[in-house]
Amino acid sequence: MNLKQLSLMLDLSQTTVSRALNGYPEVSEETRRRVADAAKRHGYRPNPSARRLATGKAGMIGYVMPTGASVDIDPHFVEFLSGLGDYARAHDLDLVLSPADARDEETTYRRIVANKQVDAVYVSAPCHGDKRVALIHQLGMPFIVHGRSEGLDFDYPYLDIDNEAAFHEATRLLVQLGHKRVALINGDDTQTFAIFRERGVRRALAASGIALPPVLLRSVAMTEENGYRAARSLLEQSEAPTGIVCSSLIMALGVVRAVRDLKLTIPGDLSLIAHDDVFPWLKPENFSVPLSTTRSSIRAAGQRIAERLAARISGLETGARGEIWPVDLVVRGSIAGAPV
Amino acid sequence: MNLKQLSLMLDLSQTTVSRALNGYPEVSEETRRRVADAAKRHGYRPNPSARRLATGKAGMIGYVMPTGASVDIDPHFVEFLSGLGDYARAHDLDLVLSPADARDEETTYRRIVANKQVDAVYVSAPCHGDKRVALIHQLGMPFIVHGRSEGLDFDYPYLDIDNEAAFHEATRLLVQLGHKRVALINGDDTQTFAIFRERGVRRALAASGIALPPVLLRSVAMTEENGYRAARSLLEQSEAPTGIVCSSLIMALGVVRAVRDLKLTIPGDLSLIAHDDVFPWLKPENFSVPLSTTRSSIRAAGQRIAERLAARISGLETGARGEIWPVDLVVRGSIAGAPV
DNA sequence: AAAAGCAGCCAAAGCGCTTTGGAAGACTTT
DNA sequence: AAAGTCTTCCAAAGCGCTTTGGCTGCTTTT
Repeated sequence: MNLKQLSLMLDLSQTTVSRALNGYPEVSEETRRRVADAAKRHGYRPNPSARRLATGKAGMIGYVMPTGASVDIDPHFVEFLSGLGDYARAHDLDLVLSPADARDEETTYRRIVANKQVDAVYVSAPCHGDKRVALIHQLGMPFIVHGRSEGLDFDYPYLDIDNEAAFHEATRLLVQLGHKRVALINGDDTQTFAIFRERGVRRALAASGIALPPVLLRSVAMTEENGYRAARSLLEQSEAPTGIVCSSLIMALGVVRAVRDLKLTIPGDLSLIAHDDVFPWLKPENFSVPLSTTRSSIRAAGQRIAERLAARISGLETGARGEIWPVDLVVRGSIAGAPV
Repeated sequence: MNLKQLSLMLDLSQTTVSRALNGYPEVSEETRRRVADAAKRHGYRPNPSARRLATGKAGMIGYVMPTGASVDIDPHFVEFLSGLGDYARAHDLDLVLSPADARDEETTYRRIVANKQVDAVYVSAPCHGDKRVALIHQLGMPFIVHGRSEGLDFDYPYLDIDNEAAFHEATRLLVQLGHKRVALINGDDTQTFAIFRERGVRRALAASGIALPPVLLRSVAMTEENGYRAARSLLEQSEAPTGIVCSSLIMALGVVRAVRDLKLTIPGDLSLIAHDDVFPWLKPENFSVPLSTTRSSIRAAGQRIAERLAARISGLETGARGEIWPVDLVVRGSIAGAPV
């Protein structure tokens, strides 16, 4: 069933039927109703390819997915997708993942813009002065950044959590508990979130005149193994930390294993706080010693980003609004006063 | 730059340019070269919307993504995506995720088929007599199932790993080590993979005249917490198992925690083997006691499925070929002879 | 030398929708 | 009663591509 058939059947022009269906004013209410009825009865659905060709609107939101043999997609991504999908479903938006060579995402961004394959894109895991953000801003396609990029000479819309405040709070709590040597096991420090987290830790320590020396800082890809290695090397040095703030639950698994291997205990010898993006399959309260966390649902972020992207597509949202979500600090058994 | 401009510039008709670019025979070699040169020089890329409208081919592969507040996307999905993306990138295929209400995926399947939004779809995590497989087969769109569905009255193309053989081997090894009470902590048993795994375990046990009583079988969503609960309840019963075969690494984390809570040891009191889909961020060799696994890269499966989907789209692959991959059994420290 | 075949090109007709630029009729205004 | 103003509809022109059905001029066959 296409427009032509439907209009023939109603004895109206395609113009009128199209307008009736798309809510244009120059159609009488009665006609509109007739058309709507017939469309529903016959299950008419406008062909998206045709509509896209005519309007340039795709009804899809895009994501350029870096790929490559040595590129690992962040496991958080699937939770984010769940949230995005939740919202997108309700608004008939599809999501198109355009795989790109991780070393050259620009070509792909240019392609999807030139081809108008999507109406908006979302950009994740930005780094300092992120090239992608600059590019897509310049190309003039609606977008939202999940996270933030610093060092760009323009404003842009984003959704981020308050990483700095979260890690500031976590660290401050450790300091208040008497910890003098607090280490940070961070994610890849080319990414902005890691920079903010480090900043939060430093600021909290500095407030009590404590420094964060390089020997107490690790910045690594967030795997269990790296968490283990980082913790082990931290704890084996002479001035071992008594508190660790850790950027992910998965790394925290490694930290716990290292602690156990070294015959230490949590929280007796080491207090541990990690950031939790809220996975359904790994929960901090279920760690052998329940893990204190800074918590923020990445799934909720996905929903919100979908919502804002939809708003930008329909012109309801414009400008460069940045949205920063507070992060919960959830205290559980993994922290205690510093050992004497 | 569109076809018209390009053809004007070359002083050729759109027909000829189009044909030259698409490798049709009725164009002289010289002309073809001229056209190809000009196209490359001016960075001409055919508009996909227009092409789609004209041909009905979308250049995309689809996935209907179940969503809903209580629906969790499998964390394996992102690894699978990595693999799919790897291949898709090299072949200019995009992937479109169509979010669907988990309780009504049919509508979405019908929509993407009716609209020709994608050239092929892939279906994951099939259950017995899977409705989606039946539907999409009937709708006549190319597809490949990742996994298998039993109880359908037609053949279809799929890629699966040999779950039954894998769990058969794992169990057989335990039996050979003298274990008489072997438990299975399985995934959701509405899914075919879980059925096959159970079958493998039963068959291996039966070969030595051992049964798998209901008290030694758990079938749960694959989270750390469920792994813990299952293991704990198994180990606390009077006739506790001395060996456990477990359907995922994440559940195995929970099993290990339960063992520790109960002051038992691996492999002294309990031998443990789990299935490993190969995550970059959690490796069985890094478990406190290195974990024996049945291993199969889900990422490789993603690549292969993309490859086969591409082949089906271009008509290179037809028919209902099922492909079953063998699974490696990797022995590490987590198994030993049964305690006496 | 006429007929046939072929290589190489083109004009034009779609694909199914949106949107522009009227036009007809009814209703007001002067 | 003539002129203007809405309201409601329509024909036709795109959007950028593919594909059908020729047409031309040249080579080969009979």
